[in-house]
Amino acid sequence: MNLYAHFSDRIAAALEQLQGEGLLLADIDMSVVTVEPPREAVHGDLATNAAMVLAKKAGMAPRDLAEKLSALLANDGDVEDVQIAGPGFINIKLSNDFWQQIIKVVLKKDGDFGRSNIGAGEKVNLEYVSTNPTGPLHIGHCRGAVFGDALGALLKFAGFDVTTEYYVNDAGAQVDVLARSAFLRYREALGEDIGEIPEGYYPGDYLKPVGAELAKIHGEKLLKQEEEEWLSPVREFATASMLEAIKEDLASLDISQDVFFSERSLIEGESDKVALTINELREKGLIYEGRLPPPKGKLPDDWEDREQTLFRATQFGDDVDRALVKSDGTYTYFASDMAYHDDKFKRGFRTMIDVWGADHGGYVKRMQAAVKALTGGEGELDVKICQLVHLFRGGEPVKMSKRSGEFITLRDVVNEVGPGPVRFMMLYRKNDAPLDFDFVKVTEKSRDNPVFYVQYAHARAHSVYRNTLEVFPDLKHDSLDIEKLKLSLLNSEEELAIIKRISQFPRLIEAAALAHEPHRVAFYLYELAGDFHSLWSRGKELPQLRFINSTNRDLTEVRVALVSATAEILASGLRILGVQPISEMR
RNA sequence: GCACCCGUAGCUCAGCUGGAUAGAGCGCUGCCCUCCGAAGGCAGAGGUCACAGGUUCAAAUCCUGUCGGGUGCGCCA
Repeated sequence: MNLYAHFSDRIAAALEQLQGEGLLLADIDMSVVTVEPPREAVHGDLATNAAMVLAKKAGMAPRDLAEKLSALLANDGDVEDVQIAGPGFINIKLSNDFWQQIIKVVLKKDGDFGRSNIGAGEKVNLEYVSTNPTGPLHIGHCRGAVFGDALGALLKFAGFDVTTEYYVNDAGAQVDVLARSAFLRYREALGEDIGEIPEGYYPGDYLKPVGAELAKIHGEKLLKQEEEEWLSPVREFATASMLEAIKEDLASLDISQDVFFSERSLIEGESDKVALTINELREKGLIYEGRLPPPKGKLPDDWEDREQTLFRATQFGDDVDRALVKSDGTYTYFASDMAYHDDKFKRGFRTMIDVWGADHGGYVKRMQAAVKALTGGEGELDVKICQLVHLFRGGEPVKMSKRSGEFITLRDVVNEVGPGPVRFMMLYRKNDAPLDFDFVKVTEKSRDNPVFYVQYAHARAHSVYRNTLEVFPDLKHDSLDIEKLKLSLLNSEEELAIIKRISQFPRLIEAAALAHEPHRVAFYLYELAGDFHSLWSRGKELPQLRFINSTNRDLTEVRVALVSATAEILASGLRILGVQPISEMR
């Protein structure tokens, strides 16, 4: 539990006491009461709006209620001072002793400080990447991959039971195109001059090894076959190869997902799950045969006004009803996706999160409508849209040409700057805002580069450990006698400031997890690193603030404890982001 | 045309789901090392939170409208 929730309980208890004394007439609605750190430190450590939001129902003036409440809160042993301010804020200042004890808590938790059970073991399905298995991942996919992975780690840290998942789109026309493209490369591998790759085929060189493998396996056998004969085995081989390559790409960023769910498996198993899903909806009266108005914007060449099988998406907030069956009798992508989400729900996931690229924004409403319809409102789908990544090199935009198949791959980026900087930078922005990624900047050693700045703080902490051993050879940061620390020695303004920042970590984790916003962790780490660098530099000006004091072992010990607590939070946060903390700058 | 997202300092962006005097980095101004804690730190200037209404004790945050930018619109995936 975070300390704000903790004090919220104490305030509730105080309110009940007032109620018992007949001072409060109305029911106490704690849901509107907030307990937060005030924006201005001069206002104290905690602020609550309790008096303001409850005064009206209690038939009292906010400040009068605040008087009563603050008198009770002042009795709390951890509270040093209570002030009433403005329209009725109650500002609480906690004792130094309370803050100092936090260090003990952090060290005892041994890396688990901030771990929460706010998720209460709730099952969450988190789907991300899910790109067509038709080629290597490029930089755009990278963001969604990192985002999804970090969100998963964050949710786990907050006590959710997370299953991460990749939906493999191995059933549409695009995998037939892949198969034909691979077949070209197969002919090439057998010595044929295939010339330019024609329009409508995937041109990338990455299919050459696939063609070579096919040649090795099949020899010239496939050349004699008709397409309908070779298409299926080639498709299967090519998609499997691509999926393996994608998994390797993800592994280079230390990402591995729990489940790879094949779209084809929905219709190829012993039962047609898409048909079952459609039937279910039909029984609920949500399917009908009808016509749709032509799409706005530019009209497709092959637009045809025909009667088709439609889902009543408009009943669930979508703009138009959605088609489920194509004119050739096969299912639309949406129909399969409905069956897939239906399957997720039936596997016990009430909370589902999908991470999509910016180009799928228009798909959100219909999928949410589908989930509402399929689950009778019990399932909830949150869709996180990751906006575009703009690549720069030293401030100059990096040009990409999709037509030639020469795009910047995820691998290119990871190989150049390393997985840590890629991951951190992909998370150092809200998911729904576009992001600039500069190859030069992310490897720069300056405060302007948050990855470096946070890593440097962590490395500096380890540098303190090393230097401590030179003065006190047996003073090890990881084997401190926690109970015997003289914590009251941590009484400078700077030291207390960093302890207060550390104590915010649990609340931050909970808020970030509930909002599905891992970027908050990255920003927090940057701030904590700033506090630490600042404290470090104070030791330069004021030698009495240095971490290591060769004539005072107790003081050194307790400061090493503070450094250690800070480093643990930094490491903990970095691990959630999937960035390996480093203990030495090279 | 419609939907979704966005609009906060010169630039790039946070802003803890409605709280108090709106923050950070870069850039700008001034300061702190001159082997061992500067890959850094301190201070300052810089804002009608796009605009107009509304809800509220309280709005950058919620609602409506307008303007501007991005993304998308299909029986594609």
